Amino acid sequence: MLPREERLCRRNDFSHLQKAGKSLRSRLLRLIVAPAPDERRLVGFTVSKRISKKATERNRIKRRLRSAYRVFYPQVNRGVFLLFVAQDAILNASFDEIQIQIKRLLGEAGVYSSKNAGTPACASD
RNA sequence: AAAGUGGACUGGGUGAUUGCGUGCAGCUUCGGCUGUGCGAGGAAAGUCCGGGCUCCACAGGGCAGGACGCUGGCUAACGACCAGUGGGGGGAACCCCAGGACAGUGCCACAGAAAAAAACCGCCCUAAACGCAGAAGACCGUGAGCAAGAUACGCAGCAGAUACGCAGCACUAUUUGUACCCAGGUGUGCUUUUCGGAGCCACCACAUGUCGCAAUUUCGCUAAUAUGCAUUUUGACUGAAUACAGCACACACAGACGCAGGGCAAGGGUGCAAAGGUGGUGUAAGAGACCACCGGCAAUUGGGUGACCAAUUGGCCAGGCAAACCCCGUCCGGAGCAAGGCAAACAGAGAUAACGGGCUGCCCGCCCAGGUCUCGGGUAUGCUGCUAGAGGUGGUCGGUAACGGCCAUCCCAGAGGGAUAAUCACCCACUGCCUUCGGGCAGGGACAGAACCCGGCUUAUAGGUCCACUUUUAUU
RNA sequence: GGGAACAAAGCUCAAAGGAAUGAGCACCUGUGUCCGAAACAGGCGGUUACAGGUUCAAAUCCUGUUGUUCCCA
Repeated sequence: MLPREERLCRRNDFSHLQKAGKSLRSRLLRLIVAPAPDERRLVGFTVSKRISKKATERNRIKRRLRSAYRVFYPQVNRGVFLLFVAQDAILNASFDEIQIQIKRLLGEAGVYSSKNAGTPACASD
């Protein structure tokens, strides 16, 4: 889990991102990026009811997404809002796949730089 | 051991690394940091009932509306639960159902004469019209016989055509075609449950029948034995009704039969359902008209807090549906933690004038002067409510039980885009394959995620554990 | 969090408890045409969302599930 100051909290922030953000797609995820007005670096995760009817499964996906993002976030640039939106295929994806996709999307968005910090705290094999 | 019935419990474990929310304590540069405790469920779900709590008149009256419905308990309350009563299902353990259809209205398709005071076929002619018609023996008179046939006749069947001034109708007439024409009865029997139909099986019953390397006694025939004949029992097989044209007989002017008028509701057929059932007596024919038993109803007596049960007596009793409207009894004011409270922010302009708004669908009643509408602007912010409770666990007492009293002990989630996790290793349970029966390899972890809190109900749920009981089989 | 409505042929909808139910469009076949459209004639297509109950009988009445849509804030 991430500390609270790294998370998107307001409903307004979500709707603002969906309107003004830049969208990138992969098989499992969609990443929406927008520049932040200050030095904050916030992230949010959306899993709609379309993915699964069961609340248990949606919660599980969100937890895995957060856990996967946690590995990379120290290396993400400051001053951006990020929103990850789950796609249908994520239901059966493995944790490794999710990690790779997140890393790729962050690179594509140009907000990821490996020199920001040392190695991630837990860059598992 | 197998099959089953009812109930209770459990809902993967251990460790490592990296993380999250929150209570408390300490430190702090007031941003946080450190330590320590806690961190999803039996259904947290559906929101189907019932409460607490909050606000609205501390909650009012009436109507409307809704829910419940055998009896007695239990409870804060309930549609939950416990104990009982009656009915139904099951071989049993056990399970399911539950006010009122003589307060009223309505419905019961098709079929059927009739779906609630019925009469189509049928049975009858006692009484009442001393009815009509009726001698060419009758448009098929009635009865018991004979006997060939296989539709000529009959017919409570079905379908069609034609006809009565015209049009329409038909429990009309005439005519044509066609199907069928049965020796049965009984059964907690079988064919998956119910109803109906059909078939099968078993048993019983019928006959001037037929057959037999079958048995047998009395009598008779034969010289005698066997055989045969006859008789009896038994077995096997076979057959089948009624009506009708035809023939003959009897009855019928002391009035048959028919029409009309009446009596009856036994039988037939229709249907989910047909006016208490079965058997007798009785009668012109019949009928609870009368009798016995059974079912139902009413009264009396006795038992039970009561639903109800038992006994006796009486008269002889007219369907179903209220998850149709309804009647009776009991209960229900409305809205909901996004309730509500405190703080912050916004509180500009115009119009309207007691019309209005608030506690509801309506009426009353009560309350409100920061009333309502339009345009424009702002907000969806922070804190609180927020978790110690009809609480859990253990003991004891009362009670058949649900449940209640008392004592001891424990503190057990509190988020707000919403924490309770991610990855890995080993073990455990399960599934599949291989196996040298030691094991190996692969898959892979039921349903499901708190949002103010409780009591129930309902629905989802892999696997596992335990208790009580029923039936069958085996052993002692 | 609270409240309400709906579900029937491929689609849009009828059907007062009484033949297991229709209509329009679509689809298929035929007629017709050089070919197609229109027209005409005929046909196919339904577990009335699912499960249980009440009733002689349920698309309809009652209860519970599932799905969809809408409303309040």
